[in-house]
Amino acid sequence: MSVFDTLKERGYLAQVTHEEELKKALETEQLTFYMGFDPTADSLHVGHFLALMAMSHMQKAGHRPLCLVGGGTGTVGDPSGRTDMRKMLTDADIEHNCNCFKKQMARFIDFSEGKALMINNGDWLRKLNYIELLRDVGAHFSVNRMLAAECYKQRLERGLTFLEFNYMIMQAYDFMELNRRYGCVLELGGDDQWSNIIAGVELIRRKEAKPSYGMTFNLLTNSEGKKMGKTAKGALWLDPKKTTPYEFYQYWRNIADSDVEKCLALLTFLPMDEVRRLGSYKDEKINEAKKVLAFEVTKLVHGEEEALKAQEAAQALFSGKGNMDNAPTINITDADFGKKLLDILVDNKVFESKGAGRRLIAQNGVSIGDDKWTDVEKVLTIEDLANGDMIIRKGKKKFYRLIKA
RNA sequence: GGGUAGGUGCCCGAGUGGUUAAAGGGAACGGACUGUAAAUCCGUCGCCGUAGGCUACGAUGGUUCGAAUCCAUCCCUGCCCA
Repeated sequence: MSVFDTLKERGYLAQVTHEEELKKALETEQLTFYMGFDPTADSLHVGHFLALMAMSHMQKAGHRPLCLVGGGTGTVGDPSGRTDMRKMLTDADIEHNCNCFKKQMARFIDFSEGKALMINNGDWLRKLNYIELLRDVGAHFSVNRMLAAECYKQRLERGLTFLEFNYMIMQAYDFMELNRRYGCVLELGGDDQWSNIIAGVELIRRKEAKPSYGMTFNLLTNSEGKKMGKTAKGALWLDPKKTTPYEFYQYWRNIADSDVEKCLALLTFLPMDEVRRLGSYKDEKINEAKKVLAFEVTKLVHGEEEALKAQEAAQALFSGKGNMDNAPTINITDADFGKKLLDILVDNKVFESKGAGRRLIAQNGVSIGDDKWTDVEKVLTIEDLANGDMIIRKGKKKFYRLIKA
């Protein structure tokens, strides 16, 4: 089976240029392809992970990935699908973020022996000369056509700056540059990148008189069409400091029944037979599939050891028995004894504020061990930790284990 | 630069001198029901707190017993004109 079919079967593909040609090329040649990542944060998130999975499938099929970090485009900001202008990042931020991205990508893409390359478009974009660029590239872009592009639609209603309007040109230029330097003939991206990708394909055709291709992936959405990978704290990050492996595991453990099969196909390497088998589970049994999903995804992102720990912690917490060592922990120092438990938990961000904590307690939303917490004024004493730890349960699914540091 | 419409809580959005911590909706959170699911129902949803207080409606000043609401200046955004 060709990668193209694999990607299609697993549900990655949204749109493709020249489908038949590309499919044939992917079957008969080793292509160099690229995908761009704009350094808007200091960690990749699940949306990127989805894309990296697709790239990994491609690499496994013998094609060469180029990971382009947007040291240049990041300064401009992609307006696609945005209702407001991105925050301007400083050069230092961008460099820092690019470095963070690089480290994380190495988990999913094999960069050894030149099997994949990491490239920064700042290397050429920052050197561009305005007049030259205008004459050389600008002449090939029709403003009328750009304005009609889907990616600008929303922004035309709410305001679009010239800076952001140029993003498409930068991205098209990147593709052309990669085509010249590395023989890159295929650009991948989220489906929101479609307009930008075809702009590049077209630019290469005009300037280089060569064919090139574009392929976009479906954004990771749930069965209701909403973006997945959002948590109360924002995105579901791949950086364990921003989203712990346990939280990460729990996110997938808790997804809707109707999304299990899709996620297994997109976010794990399990064979499709297995994916379909797990996805067909009904009612309570589908929890088995969710466990597999959570474990597999966590393993890919954080490694097997962390995945096992997360799994163990979840099992211990939800069943009330087993090894609690890996549960989310709050360290208690001697100075904490004698303080109000509520205050300690607020300090540790278990509650957003004392008021929020009080409300939760009043609503019977918090337990200490197996008992509902009723006394808001409770003071933490040494006896509370006499058995080694104290489990605080917030709502149904959030657990915190207090232990003496 | 000129004209004009705006800037309200996580988001959308009502409010145009006191009864407004600010309608309504969404999101989120808790409870019931369950399967660590969905749907549904109930509740909560600025901060501190017993009462009560404090901080908030782009920013800064001002008018007033009292301002999100009135005035001035400034900043930002949309639209039209140049």
